[in-house]
Amino acid sequence: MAKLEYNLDQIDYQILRIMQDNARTNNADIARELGMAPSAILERVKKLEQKDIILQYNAKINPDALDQKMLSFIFIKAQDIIGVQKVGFLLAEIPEVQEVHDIAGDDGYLVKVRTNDAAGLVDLMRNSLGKIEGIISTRTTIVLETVKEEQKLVIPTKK
Amino acid sequence: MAKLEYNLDQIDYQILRIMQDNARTNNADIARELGMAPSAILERVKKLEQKDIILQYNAKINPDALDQKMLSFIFIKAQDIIGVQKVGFLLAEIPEVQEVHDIAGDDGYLVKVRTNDAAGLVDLMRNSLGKIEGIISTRTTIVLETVKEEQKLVIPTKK
DNA sequence: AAACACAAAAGAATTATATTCAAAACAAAC
DNA sequence: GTTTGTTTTGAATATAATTCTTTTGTGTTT
Repeated sequence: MAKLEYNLDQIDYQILRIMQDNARTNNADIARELGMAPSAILERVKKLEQKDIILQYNAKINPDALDQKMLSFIFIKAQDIIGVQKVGFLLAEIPEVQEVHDIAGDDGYLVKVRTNDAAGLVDLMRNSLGKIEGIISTRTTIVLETVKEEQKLVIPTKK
Repeated sequence: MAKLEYNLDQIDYQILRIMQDNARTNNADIARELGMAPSAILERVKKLEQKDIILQYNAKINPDALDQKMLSFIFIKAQDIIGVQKVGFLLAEIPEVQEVHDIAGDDGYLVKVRTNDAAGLVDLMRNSLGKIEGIISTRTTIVLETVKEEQKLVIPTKK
C-alpha cells in the first residue's frame, strides 16, 4: 500500500490503452504496435503490475450464460460509526454483491447486486442482508436493461 | 446475436472460474489444474469465446494512477419513448460514463461516472449531459469510498 | 450388444511468444 | 563531457500456443 509515485509516460498510457481493451494482447503485438522490442514491453508491463497500476486481469463473462439475468442497485441506510464501514465489509462478503460504495448523504451504501431472478433477489435480501446487523433500511432499484457496462478508464492523451 | 444454447458443463465452469480470476492464466496451467491436455483447454476457451460466453478480457487499472479519484452515480430522468432508449445511447457515448442502466420506476437511467474530481463532474454535467436533448432532470450521488468493485459472477458449483 | 456417428481429448510436432541477460543507448546530474 | 542509473535492444533459451492426427468417449440406431 505504499503511496508511490505513479510515474507514467506516453508509452505506458499506450500500453494501458491496449491492455484495457484486450488484456491478452501479447507483448510481441504490443511491441509491434509501439515500435519497440518485446522485452522492453515486458519490462514495462511488469513494472505496471508491481506499482499496482494494473490491478488484475479478468475475463468478462456473459451474465446470461450463467443465467444471471437480474441486476439491481440497493441503497442501504446503516448505523455505522462515521468512517468505520463495518456494514460495508459485511456487504462486500456476499458473492452476488459486485459493488459496495460508501455514499455521501444518507450515511449509507450503494450496492450493486446480480442474481438469477427476482426470487434470487428476494432471497438475498432476506437471507444475506437480513443477517447483517446495523442495516436500518433499504431501497431497491431494478435494472430493466443495461445499455453500457464497462470499467474502462479514460486514459490521458497528451502530457 | 444468435440465441444459442449455452451448454456449459462442470469443466467449462472451472475454466470460467479461473479466467474470471486471472484472465492471463495460460492453457498449460489450466490444463495442469484440471488434469487435461493444453490443447483441450484451448479448444474449450475458443468455444467459450465464440459462443459469447467470454465477452472480453480486460485489465483492471487503478483509477488513482490515472488521477480519476471521483466516482458518482447519476439518476437521469428522460423523456424517451417507452422501449426506445435514445438518451441511453447518447449517455453511453460519453467516455467517462462507465455504465448506463435503464431502470424501473421514474422512467430513467442510472449512470456511473468516473471523473478526475468534482470539477470534472461539473464539467461533464454541463458539457456532455447538457448537450443531450431529452434529459428532464438529474440527481447525483457522490461516492465517498468504494469498499468493493468487481464484476465477478457467481459461478455454479454443481449441476 | 455391435456398429455407427459425432464430439471431445490426447499427444506429438511445429510455430510463436515469453523470458533472460549482456551490451548499447539514453537521460539526468554534475 | 563524464558519471551514474535506467531503459532499450537483440540474441539465446525456455515456455506456451497452435495445429493436426489419432484415440477415446458418448449416445444412437439397428
